[in-house]
Order: sequence, then structure tokens, then C-alpha cells
Amino acid sequence: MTLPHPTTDQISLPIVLAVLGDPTRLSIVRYLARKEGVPMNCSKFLDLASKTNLSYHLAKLREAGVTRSEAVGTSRLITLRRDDLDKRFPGLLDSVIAAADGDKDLPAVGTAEVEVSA
Amino acid sequence: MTLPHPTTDQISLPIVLAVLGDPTRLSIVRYLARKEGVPMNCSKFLDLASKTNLSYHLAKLREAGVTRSEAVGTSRLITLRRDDLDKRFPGLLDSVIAAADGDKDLPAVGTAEVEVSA
DNA sequence: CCAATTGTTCAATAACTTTTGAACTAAGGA
DNA sequence: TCCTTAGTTCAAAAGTTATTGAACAATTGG
Repeated sequence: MTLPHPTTDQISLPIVLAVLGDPTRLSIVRYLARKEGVPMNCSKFLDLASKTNLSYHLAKLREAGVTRSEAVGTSRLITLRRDDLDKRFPGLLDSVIAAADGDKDLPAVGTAEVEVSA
Repeated sequence: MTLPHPTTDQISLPIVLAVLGDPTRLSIVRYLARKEGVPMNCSKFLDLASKTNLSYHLAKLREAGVTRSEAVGTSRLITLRRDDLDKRFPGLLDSVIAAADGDKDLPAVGTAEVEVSA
């Protein structure tokens, strides 16, 4: 955790909702939820937006307290702050993700289930 | 139902989240939820914003499918579209309202529990 | 009919958000 | 050391949303 993150009780409902109310960011969150536990780096999301623009959206998610970004070498490992969100807003994340999974208008990311390990 | 409303399946998740991501509108929704079943007219919310601005926010809520506005005489009766929202996004509204109720930074409306009946 | 009440519309402005490209930093490998 | 990879920062431009006041429409009560 190198970059500034809000503490759990600093996470604000309207800000979280506004941040999730953007299709690009909602897609990122949905993908992080599907791959929970596996930290993602930004390049996973390059099909959603340009590198610069992703940097912007990922900063918004981090500043809202939705994700955690850890600097590791030249990468950022991004994870969902599920525990914190569940503590602060019980049930919210689950219902948002469930709703997002059923929304075919959201841009998909990582739908090709190819995992080249080692 | 006089004014244009989206049908249940036209309700979009990012739009609902974005619309709820505004403190004024979130307060309106929270209040409607507390008084569920009792249709409200716009004047109930005049402590949140100016008449003109309320008209704008209430239109946003209606267009997103969050509320229903029915013209009755010179008033608009506003209700939460709970059934439709629950059908479309199960659990979402409940968790948002529960979270909003626990948020002391949201502008309060109708906290004085005075009910002068008849 | 007249006036009051309720809310809308319109145009302007202010305030934010998103997107972009170019320039940059920092780490890691050859 | 030099090059590549991964991502940031900055300033500008584009787009969107929120707020305002003045003018309007429709209903209702006197």
C-alpha cells in the first residue's frame, strides 16, 4: 500500500456510488470481483481505455476506497477492498456485482478464459 | 403515470448508480424509502434544494427509473419504484438505503416526525 | 374571474469529469 | 549503461452535470 487510500470509515457512500456509476470503472470492479484474490495489474484493462485514461479511472477507484493499489516493481497490483466495503456498506458490493454480471451493455474485460501459467 | 418513465428492463445499472451518487438525490430516495407507500410531493424536499433544482433532480430520478412521478392536480406524487428496482437489481436498493441511513454526512430531510392528520 | 399554489421550462453560467497526447519516472533485463 | 516495460503527471480540450433566475403553464380555492 504505497499510494494514498482512504481508511475504512472514510469511505463515503455517494462517492462510491458515483465512482461505480461509470461503465468503465464498473467493468473493472466486476472483473476484479470475478478474479478475487488474484491481484491484477493495469494492463489487464487496456481494452477498456487508453493507458492514461485507465490511470485516471484506477485512481478514482482507489481514492473512493473501492480498490487498493500496491506498487510492486514497475507494476501496480490492484485488488478489490471487499472486506472494507462489506464492513462499511453490507451487501452493497455483492448486489452491484450481481447486477453488473447480468448487464450485457457493460464493456466486457477478460472474457477469454485463457490462463497461460508458467 | 403521466411523465415518461423507463420500463423495468430499460433501467440501467450505471445510470442508477450515477443518479444515486449525488447527495441530494440520495437523500430524496432515503426519505421516500422511510415513508414508503406514502406518495410525496416535491415540496417535501425544499430544504434540500431550490424549487428549480429539485425539479431537475427529481427528473433525473424519474428518468433513471428510480422513482415514479404521477401528476395529480397541480402536484406530483412521487414514489420509489421499489418493486421494479428489486426485480431488476435484487438487494441493491436495500443495501443502498441501509448504507444511507447510517451516513450522517447526508443532508437530512423530514427528520421532524410531526404528522398532522386531518 | 382572480390570485395563489405547484411545479416546469429555458437559457445562461458555473463547476465538475472525462479524454487526450506528450513528457516523464522508476524498475528490470540485456 | 541502455533499452524496454509499466505506469504517472501535466495541461489542454471536450463533454457533462448542477445551479440559478425569470418566465411560463395548470389547477384550485375564493
